[in-house]
Amino acid sequence: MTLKLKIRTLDNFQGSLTDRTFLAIREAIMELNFLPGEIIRKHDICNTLGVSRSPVSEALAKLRNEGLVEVVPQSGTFVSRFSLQDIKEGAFLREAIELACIEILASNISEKQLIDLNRNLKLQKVLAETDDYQGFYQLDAEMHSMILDFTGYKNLAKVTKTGWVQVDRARQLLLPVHGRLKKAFQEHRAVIKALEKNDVALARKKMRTHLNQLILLLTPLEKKHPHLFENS
Amino acid sequence: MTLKLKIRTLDNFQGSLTDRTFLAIREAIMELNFLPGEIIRKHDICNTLGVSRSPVSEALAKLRNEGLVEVVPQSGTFVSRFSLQDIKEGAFLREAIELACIEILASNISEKQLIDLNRNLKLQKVLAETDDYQGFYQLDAEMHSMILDFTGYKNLAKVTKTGWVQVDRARQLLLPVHGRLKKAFQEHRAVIKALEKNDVALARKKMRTHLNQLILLLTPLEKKHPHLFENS
DNA sequence: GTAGTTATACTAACATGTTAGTATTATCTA
DNA sequence: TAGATAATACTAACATGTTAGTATAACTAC
Repeated sequence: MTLKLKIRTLDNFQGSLTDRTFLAIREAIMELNFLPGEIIRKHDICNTLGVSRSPVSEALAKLRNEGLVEVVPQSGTFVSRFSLQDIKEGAFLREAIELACIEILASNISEKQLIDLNRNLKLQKVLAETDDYQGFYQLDAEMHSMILDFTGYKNLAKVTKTGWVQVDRARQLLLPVHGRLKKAFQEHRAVIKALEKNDVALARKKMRTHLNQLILLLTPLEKKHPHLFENS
Repeated sequence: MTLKLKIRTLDNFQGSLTDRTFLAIREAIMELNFLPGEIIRKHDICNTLGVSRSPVSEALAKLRNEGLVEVVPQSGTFVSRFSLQDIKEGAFLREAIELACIEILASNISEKQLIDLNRNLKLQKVLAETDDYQGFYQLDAEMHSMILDFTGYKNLAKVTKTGWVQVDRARQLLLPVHGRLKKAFQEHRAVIKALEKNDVALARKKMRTHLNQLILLLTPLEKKHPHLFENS
């Protein structure tokens, strides 16, 4: 596949050249248009996007920070392979943070916040029933981000995103499993219901169960796509 | 104060020019040689360190990621002011992660790991009794990092560091309070003892108490040094 | 003296040239 | 043929030149 088909042009994004280059490459990596292990040729990116090496370099440096690429000094930049360990670690990190948030929220949550969460839940139900994966995951992300934002802490989203990025990328490999969305919806609902009852322990338990499900789905991927994972 | 006195030369660090420049500037910021709000002049840094603008720019980009500097496009790069909110958020993040680690460790911790922790504790006791702040904080950092590492998760240290950096920087403003080290030592010991007893709930409680102490000490700083904080 | 305007000096962002290190291939040797 | 060695083609890292945007200070009009 030619590079132009893998990566969208900069006019689809906004911000500085560096920012837009970053987003364009990031999107291509997240959608697996750049496969794990593949080399990223700065020169080609420059030509395709029509920018110089500076913004591309800075974009790659940012992606390196997120763990999406690995740069070998004086040699090359490569798309990171999946690592089940990293994925589990990302999930652990998110669990740790979300559980702590839930602990705060369970005793503090406002009426309006509960209404927002329940509105999101209602939409989830519809999309789950029509097996709309794209839409459902969007709502899923929104819901998780609500839980973080409701605490008033502003940088939590950035932190969890960093770890979660590996999970999100790996999730692209998952085939739609019939009925999974409905179960995910029910798991989400259980968390919210526990929040409504101000039951910290239950909310924690339900959130933990929910995140565990994803790991269970992701684990077999290593055997199915060994070349996309580390040490294989 | 002239710039040369604020920042150490690159031969004190190792890695690429970018890495060393990053470490040198970072150190100067953390030790408050660059004050919050102060502008960072790339040109001066280049002259002082004897490097070109490339490594300096990349270093500042990294520092921006850590929240230690703020870059205003086409205008300038400034050392971030303290924000009590950010500091509390960093503490929250660390608490969330360390509590989750402790939860794992309380049921899993090995004999060797307990020995390592207790050895650290023993040294803490000595340094606390001689009021050696520098040394004590070193051990404190080591102990917290042990707790993260013992889980086997490799990137947790990086994540907590990001949030904790603001706390560490603000801690430079704290005057030594007689008896504080001894108390900190006792708090640490309580956590480890709870771990030895595999008592998750108690370990969580003790860790929480410990981290809260620091916030209590840091909170009055905003009134004492208003010009170093945001919105003032 | 003050409000508004212009000119200047500064900055980050970006482009491009150069250097040095790495991997691969071709060549030579036993 | 197999292994060591040299040449080549790549890369990231670094240096430096250029552009465009921002703030400050000087200047003008009132």
